[in-house]
Amino acid sequence: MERSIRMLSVEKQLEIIKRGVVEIVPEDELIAKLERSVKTGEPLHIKLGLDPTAPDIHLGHTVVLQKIRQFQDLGHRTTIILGDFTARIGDPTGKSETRKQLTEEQVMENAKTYERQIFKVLDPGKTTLTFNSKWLAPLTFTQVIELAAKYTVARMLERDDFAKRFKEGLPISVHEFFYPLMQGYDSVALRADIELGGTDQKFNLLMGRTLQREYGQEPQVAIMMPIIEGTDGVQKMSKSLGNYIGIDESPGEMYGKTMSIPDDLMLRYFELLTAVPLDEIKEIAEGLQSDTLHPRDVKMRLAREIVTIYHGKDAALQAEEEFKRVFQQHDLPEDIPTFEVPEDFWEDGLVWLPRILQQSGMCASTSEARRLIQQGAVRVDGERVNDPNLKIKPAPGMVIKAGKRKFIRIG
RNA sequence: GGAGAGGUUCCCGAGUGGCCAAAGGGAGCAGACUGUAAAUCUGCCGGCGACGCCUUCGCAGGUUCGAAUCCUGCCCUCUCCA
Repeated sequence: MERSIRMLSVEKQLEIIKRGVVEIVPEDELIAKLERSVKTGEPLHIKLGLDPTAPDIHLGHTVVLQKIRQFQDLGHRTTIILGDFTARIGDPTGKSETRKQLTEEQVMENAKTYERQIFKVLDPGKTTLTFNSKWLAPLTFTQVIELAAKYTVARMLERDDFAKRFKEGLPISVHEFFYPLMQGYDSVALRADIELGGTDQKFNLLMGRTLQREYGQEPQVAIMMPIIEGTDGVQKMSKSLGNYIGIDESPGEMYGKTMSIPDDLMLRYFELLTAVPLDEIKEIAEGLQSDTLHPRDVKMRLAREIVTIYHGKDAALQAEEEFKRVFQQHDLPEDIPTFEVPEDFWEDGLVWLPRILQQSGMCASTSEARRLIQQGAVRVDGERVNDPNLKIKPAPGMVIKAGKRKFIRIG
């Protein structure tokens, strides 16, 4: 994927655009827009809205970011909207706790983090970053009413999660109706040609079309990307579910977490999270099918590809070596954090082992430490221990292992 | 404003006076096995120097030998009516 290939043919563009996509609404309008763009040399305007409440981007977000990147590489205009206005009001997610409102400072702070992170995927030179408070904040109450009048409650309740919550008797706050309206209005303000989002954004993306029409504009095309499953392979990748791979994580973490996904998920990850060409992915699929490729090796390749995107090839290879050393050969990792045993832990020249496990951060509590010991998960200098009351004499250099991947060295 | 229903441990969700630190599932963790931090099987899954003690079932009180379970008030959510 080379940058700025000036306007490929409509067919070629479509082929790239459609990779991994779940739905394009409507596809013929997309083709029409592309045709016009090729003819006039005028790039299309692609919009993506991001919520700056959670400043940690994970691979789930990158599905859509990679798609934006592809549009950039195709020579189109892209605008990332940070929904600061939305964030400042506080987005209720259906749960009882209303999400805390962010101050302007926090939003700016998050925005900076965001910027740094999204440019690991996007081309900074081709990305316009903007805040939606720019046009939402100045709206008068009258204008807001006018906006609200363009949509009905019945249609609002068509939205999946609203419908579901309404049916199940879960709370829906009135202002939640404004989120789709605000997001839709963003498209109006930007005169977007295309808006990208996850399938969960369908309603909001379509709202953009409706509102643009209402405001006399040509409606945008909605392109929906799948919501990718997290490392557990079942639920969507999300920070709160703890099944995510963050793009700021260390190469080792990224590699390991990738290795922990269920085998069934590998091909999906290849398609949505890497730039490995589709026909190559197809070959991999066939290799797996016919048992000519080992699933483990395929997954290692996947992990390598993913780490490479965010940390570079060298780091990826290094992470792989480390992984082999620790999990295949059961050797000690390269870097083991050291832990200084504080003075007051010592009693008659000995230290209670659970205390060390807990204080070094390997376990959250001594209760947990005891459990691990009882389950045979703790080793001191390679020797398994199983007495939760064990006292040891920690000598500098001694290595304590708890579970598969937690190590400390006594300093 | 009126009438009902409901708020349980990370999540979902049982439990309606002692047998409840609280069923079951999910997530998580660990062990075995292995092909990897896959899959599968098994165990663990509030805290505490711990066969006992302490804290937890929306919040605050009360009844009781004893409450997540009963009563009172409050907060929050939902449904129907207005």
